[in-house]
Amino acid sequence: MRPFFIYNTLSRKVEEFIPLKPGVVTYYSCGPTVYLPQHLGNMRSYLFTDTLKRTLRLNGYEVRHVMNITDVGHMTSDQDGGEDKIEKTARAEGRSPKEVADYYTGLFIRNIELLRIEKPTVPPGQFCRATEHVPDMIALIGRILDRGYAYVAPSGVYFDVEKWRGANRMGRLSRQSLEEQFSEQRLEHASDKRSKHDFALWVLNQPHHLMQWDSPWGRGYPGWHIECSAMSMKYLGETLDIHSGGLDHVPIHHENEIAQSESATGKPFVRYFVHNAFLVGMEGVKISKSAGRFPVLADLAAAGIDPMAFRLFCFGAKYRSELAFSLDAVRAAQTNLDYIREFARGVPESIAHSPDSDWVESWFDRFHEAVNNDLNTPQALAVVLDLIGEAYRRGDKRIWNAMRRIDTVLGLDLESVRQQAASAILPPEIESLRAQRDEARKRKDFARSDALRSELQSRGYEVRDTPQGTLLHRRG
RNA sequence: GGCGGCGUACCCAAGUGGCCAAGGGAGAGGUCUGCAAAACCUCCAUUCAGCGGUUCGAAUCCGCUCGCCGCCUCCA
Repeated sequence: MRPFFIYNTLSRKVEEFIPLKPGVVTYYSCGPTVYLPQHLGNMRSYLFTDTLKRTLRLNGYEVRHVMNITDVGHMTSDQDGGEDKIEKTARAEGRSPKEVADYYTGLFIRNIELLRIEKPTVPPGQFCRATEHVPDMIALIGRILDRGYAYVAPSGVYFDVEKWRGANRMGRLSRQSLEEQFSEQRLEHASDKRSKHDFALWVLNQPHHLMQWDSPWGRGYPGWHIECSAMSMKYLGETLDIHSGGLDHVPIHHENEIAQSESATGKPFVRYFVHNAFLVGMEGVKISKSAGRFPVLADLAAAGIDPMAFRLFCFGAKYRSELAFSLDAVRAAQTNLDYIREFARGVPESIAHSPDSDWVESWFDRFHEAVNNDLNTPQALAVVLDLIGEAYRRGDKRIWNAMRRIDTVLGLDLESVRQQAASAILPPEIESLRAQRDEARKRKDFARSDALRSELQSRGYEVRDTPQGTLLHRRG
């Protein structure tokens, strides 16, 4: 078995990955808050999650993966004040919070499907909605209170950061002390918290908030961080193998998750924390929600770019590096996609189902090694393109078994592309034009054959002359 | 103010102490072709922001300078 290496934010090192339980990986990844469309930067993050899952599976692991959908708004500020983001959108759009959440959840899932990002496996094919796990959150808050790491104040139930810091290691993920984190002290809310560092587990006495639940401490709603702890531990156990999210989650969200979870269970919460870097815009500016306008998948479609091209585009950089977004860069990926698909279309049924040539195995090994090296997808992609080039050079397309295995990681659905080309039945009138063109070419009536080519192209077909006659591919 | 990251050819981007600095896109030339298309071949950074230093040897380690960015408030 080939070792799999991954960068662990906890140690700041690339480590060999070894799961707690042989053969099974428990994995929780942070999902979206559904109050705005998910932009391409978000999609890069979920694509990273998907690649990690697929690579683990390539290595023989069963991946138990949970992903949340935050459909109860937390505050626009992590502190006491601010407005609930979902409710803000709801008011602006004149809809209920549930309508807002449902709408953007649907949009999110459609984008996930377009990018062929696999859905969570626990529960099978389901995302965990925060609103459906409020009792689990309440139970977890109860455990934290029982162990003395939280207290009830009039405005809410708060996590006692000072006490936890005394007992443990707050800041071990971000490597920042609380003083460093809050050095500017911009957060000077007059509140009933014992310390300004304390964060809400449950919010009380916010009568204007639209979404409220009963709890042992009164009517209210959960704090931002608690859902991830509650849902991950409910489905995956109290110690997770892997937890991932965007780099921005390191200092606050994940730090607080660790504190909540470990104070409740007394066990390590996560063994490998993995964080992905951002997609940045043309000026090196983060494509963030607060920046206003940001590209979404539909913008790419409008530019004639396939969602699978965006997949390839993201493979072009390591997940831990910022990736500079531009339409030109994505178009380059589209060209690569066309190249790979073109090869797939040329692999006949007989070859696809017979063993690979001997020389192919070492290429697959190189791919596997690249991807196992902290998901070095740029290198892996280079191997794939080189493998296809080698197949052309040798005139030997017996590489399809390896390509199928490679595609379990790439997720481009190449086998379908191949099969569709192999079984393509042309409409009768198109077939007739094709036959006429072959006839014209035999007679060397090139004026006629060129006219027929234009005709076919205008009907959306790529026209290519081969020794076997005119070959047609539907574009797009 | 505190913490952290980045700067590799026209563009995207691997490589983090040692064969010639991956790969792709764009560009140039060529093979093939009736012409195309597809594919293949060749060319395309003596150089890794700049300046010093460590070393037998550095894009890779250290220092300084310049430039860019993220986090510290919700954010993938």
